Amino acid sequence: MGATKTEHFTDKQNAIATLAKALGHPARVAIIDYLLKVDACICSDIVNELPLAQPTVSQHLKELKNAGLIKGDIEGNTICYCIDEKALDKLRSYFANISSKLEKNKKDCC
Amino acid sequence: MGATKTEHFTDKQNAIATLAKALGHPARVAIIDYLLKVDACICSDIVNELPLAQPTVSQHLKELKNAGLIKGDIEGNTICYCIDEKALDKLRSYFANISSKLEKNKKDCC
DNA sequence: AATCTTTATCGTAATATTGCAATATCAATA
DNA sequence: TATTGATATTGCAATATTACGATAAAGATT
Repeated sequence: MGATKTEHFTDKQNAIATLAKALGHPARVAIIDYLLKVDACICSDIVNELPLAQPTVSQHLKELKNAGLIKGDIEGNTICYCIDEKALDKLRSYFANISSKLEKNKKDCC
Repeated sequence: MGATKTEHFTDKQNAIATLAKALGHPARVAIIDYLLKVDACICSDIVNELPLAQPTVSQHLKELKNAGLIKGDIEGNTICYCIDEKALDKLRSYFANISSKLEKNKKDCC
């Protein structure tokens, strides 16, 4: 075994898991942080920002893109990567919803 | 290689990545969903809720606990697991912050 | 056209994750 | 104390992830 049994879970659960998994590596969190910090989408120097080799960064970018967290277009000999707001809004609303539910149903145990 | 180079990233990036990674599996998202749905912390039947064998569920619970997303106490011969609000609030505020930043700095490209 | 610059892909080694059968643990109860 | 009922741990096989050197691809520059 070793493969995740995605077919047994709901689409929403799989969707959240996919997004969360993509952010389950500090390099990819750092990439999102960086894309947020620089106000533009010109991200040609993202490799210099990270303590990882260029192929590794490229691979992390690919995973973020596959998960739908960033989108990118080729623009000359540089790639223009941006955060995909829709994906981040999914995460935002998912966690906001959980927090508000927790706020409502205050539990005594634990 | 193969091990994540956590030492090169900030504490916050590592912290978010750890939490996100813990939710990077649909079974663990399903566990959180279930803990939220049942209003109490009595979670003895969580195994029956998931399409996975008992040892596998136990392992997923352990990972959620290690990441700090849930907390649990032994209570007789059942375990009482609860969502840890603090961890979920970290995620909530992290994504809320990103979304509000994205809202402010509307970008044209991509 | 040759070179430079930047990103992507391939190949591979090291490590981590996923899943479960078997077994252990441990408190409650018969 | 033997059994039951619930969760945890161990051990292992299958698969996935992480990282990077080497190399490719492709537009820009000289």
